[in-house]
Amino acid sequence: MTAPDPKDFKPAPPAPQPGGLAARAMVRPATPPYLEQLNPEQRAAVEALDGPVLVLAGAGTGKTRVLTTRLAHLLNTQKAWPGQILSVTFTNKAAREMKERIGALIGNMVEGMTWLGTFHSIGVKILRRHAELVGLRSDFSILDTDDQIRLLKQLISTEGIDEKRWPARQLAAHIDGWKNRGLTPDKVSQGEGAAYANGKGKKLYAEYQARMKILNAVDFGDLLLETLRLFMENEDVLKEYRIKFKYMLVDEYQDTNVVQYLWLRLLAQGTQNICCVGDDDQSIYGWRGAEIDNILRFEKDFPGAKVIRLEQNYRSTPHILAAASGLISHNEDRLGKTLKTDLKDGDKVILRGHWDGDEEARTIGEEIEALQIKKTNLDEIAILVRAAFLMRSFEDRFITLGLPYRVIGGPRFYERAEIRDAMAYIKITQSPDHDLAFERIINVPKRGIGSTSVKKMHQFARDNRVSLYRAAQAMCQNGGLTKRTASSLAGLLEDFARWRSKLDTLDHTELAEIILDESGYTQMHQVSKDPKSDGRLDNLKELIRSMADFENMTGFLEHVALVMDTTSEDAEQKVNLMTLHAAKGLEFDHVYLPAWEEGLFPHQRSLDESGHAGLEEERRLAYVGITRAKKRATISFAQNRRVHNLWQTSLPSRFIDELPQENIATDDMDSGYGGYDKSVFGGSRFDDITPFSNTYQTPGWQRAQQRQKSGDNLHTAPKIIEGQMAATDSTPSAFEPGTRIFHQKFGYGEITDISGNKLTIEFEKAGEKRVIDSFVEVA
DNA sequence: CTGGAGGATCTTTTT
DNA sequence: GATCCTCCAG
Repeated sequence: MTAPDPKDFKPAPPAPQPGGLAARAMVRPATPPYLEQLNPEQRAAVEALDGPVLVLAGAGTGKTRVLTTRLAHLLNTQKAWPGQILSVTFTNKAAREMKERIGALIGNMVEGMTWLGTFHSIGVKILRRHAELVGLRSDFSILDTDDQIRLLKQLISTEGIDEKRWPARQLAAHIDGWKNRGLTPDKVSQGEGAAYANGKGKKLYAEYQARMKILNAVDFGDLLLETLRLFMENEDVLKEYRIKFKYMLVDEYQDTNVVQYLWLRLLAQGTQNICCVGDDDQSIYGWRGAEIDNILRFEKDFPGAKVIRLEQNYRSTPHILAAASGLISHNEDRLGKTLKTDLKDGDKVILRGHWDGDEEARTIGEEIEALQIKKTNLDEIAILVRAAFLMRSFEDRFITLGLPYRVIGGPRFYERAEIRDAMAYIKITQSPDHDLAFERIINVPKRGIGSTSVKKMHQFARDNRVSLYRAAQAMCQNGGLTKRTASSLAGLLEDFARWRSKLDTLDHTELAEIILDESGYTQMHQVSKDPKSDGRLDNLKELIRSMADFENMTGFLEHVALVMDTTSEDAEQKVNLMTLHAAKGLEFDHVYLPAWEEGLFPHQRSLDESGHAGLEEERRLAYVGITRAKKRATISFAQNRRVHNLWQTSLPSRFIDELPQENIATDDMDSGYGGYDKSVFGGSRFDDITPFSNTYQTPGWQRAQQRQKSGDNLHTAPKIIEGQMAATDSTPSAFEPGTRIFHQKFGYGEITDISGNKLTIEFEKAGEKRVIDSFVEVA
């Protein structure tokens, strides 16, 4: 998939009124060159400018190209100005990419496309303009997940609820779910409100919203929900935006949730010029409220909608495509598409079983090294995992091998503790009433202001209906704190006042440096013996550096709140490591898909929480994974894997069974493509086990299947079952300390400690390990 | 009251 | 392996 050549596009002549007489009279070439490069379906999707259009774009069918060309076409035919087109994407990455590619087509006219962005960033923009209509001030702050949890924890403990029993995260998840479905507290049904803490959920939600209004803050969900409320309650505002957005373009429509859907529908009822692009087979955000239904019922929502299917795949070889198609055909809820490719045969999808996760990482590492020697571009190699923790074994391996790699969407820069601390200092300097930020750093570095003092301040703040900062000020002067605490606190408040006075005069990066320096925060890390401190100091420097890209502090804070990732452009070739979710929309020559094991993939949690729908979503995730590959896909699984420092035995994923056999090569020596050499790297006991035969005869697998049949798997996994069942089981372990045992991975050993079903065993060869009791037998 | 040390419990995916 | 939480000493 390549971007259309910029020189094929002739910029539109300057500017008669769109749709005006002059525009209509203008002579244009019959077929603009950029259209000729498209296939008939793509072209139809680009040219159907007016009225509702749904483009069902299968993986690798040139979706982004259609989107960008369509935008260019809209501008070129002068149907609209850049500022009259609303184009929403799902991620910042997608928004950035689209902007770049449109820029390549239309040049700096792209700067006029002010309404291109994620739902959230567009929501903020609209909300800031009309903040007072939803009870906010226009300088409201945006809370991230961490702030959200802290705030909820406070509310929960005030309510006298045991946070142990009812975790704040759970409440946050409920609230998020409600917001995703467009439910304000008053609209949450009693039954649902009861889902948390015996019926207190609804009340807490209302309290949370009220508290946010006092703090002049919103969370991610509000950015959508409050914008929707704004439109629904203010007809004139809605009308304004209906007129403003002459054309609407929605990317990844299958990932929209109910609020986003309502929001779009409300706006689209004006001109009806809405074009949604998506692929029902790639809907992987159901857990975040995405309604695959939105795309499935588009034609009902917009009567007379044109539906265009893009089925010509330009990315993958036939075997890869067939394997992916075969897998996804096991899903029931789909619109159905048949992807075709003109590419030549290529390799079959390779399937490999491993003895354990380490061997899997080793094998993949060796193979990538072999590719590297053959001068393969490392940027074209990716390892896609189901869960982030699976990346670690690959990182370890790559570090040992000296293989350069990058983690995409890994631990986010702005989520690191030191960055959040620094940001908190900056936020307080700018808006003193930001209670959550204040609380975060009030005792970092240590100032002798402990939790008891903070509690007192909270009490005072609540009683007098002021912010924590004001409460602190008052209590410093009027007493209520110990002398020591009060003087320390007074010092801090003075610092803040001083920094604040410089806010307008001093350059924001300079001020940030002064704040970090004078607060003692930098010093705290300099003095620390923690080996990670150096890295933290580097991160702080990087923070200051990235601030320089922004005009002022306000602009920077907005960026941080919405665009959590940093775009570090590195020229060096590196292997890509990421989760399957992060991989959507990307493509690579070589794709590795490790850890296809029951319980992990499909993930047990997904099955427990969403049942059949969850399984289908997991399958779509697998489909997304395979379809990222252009030339070669390698799927693997391991029989043993360490999770939370415990060894677990796993079964191959059911998805492996669903792959069409004729497109799969189970013998890695057959591939003739740098397969690893057993004689060199040491074969494993698993090498001769093909996943289609005796693996499924293992006792564990049969047990798992029996449990599934008896419906006993609601809360336990076939895989993790062994641990979880035993953990909840009150029957004591059959083992005793001192017992000599045998374990199939580690050999003989002696039990030194027992905690529930977890055994600590001193192995003769492998040293001390913790394992689950069901994996060992008395020797 | 504060701060350090040691312990339990997790990790699916993200704006 | 990391973070959060609890407990205990000063």
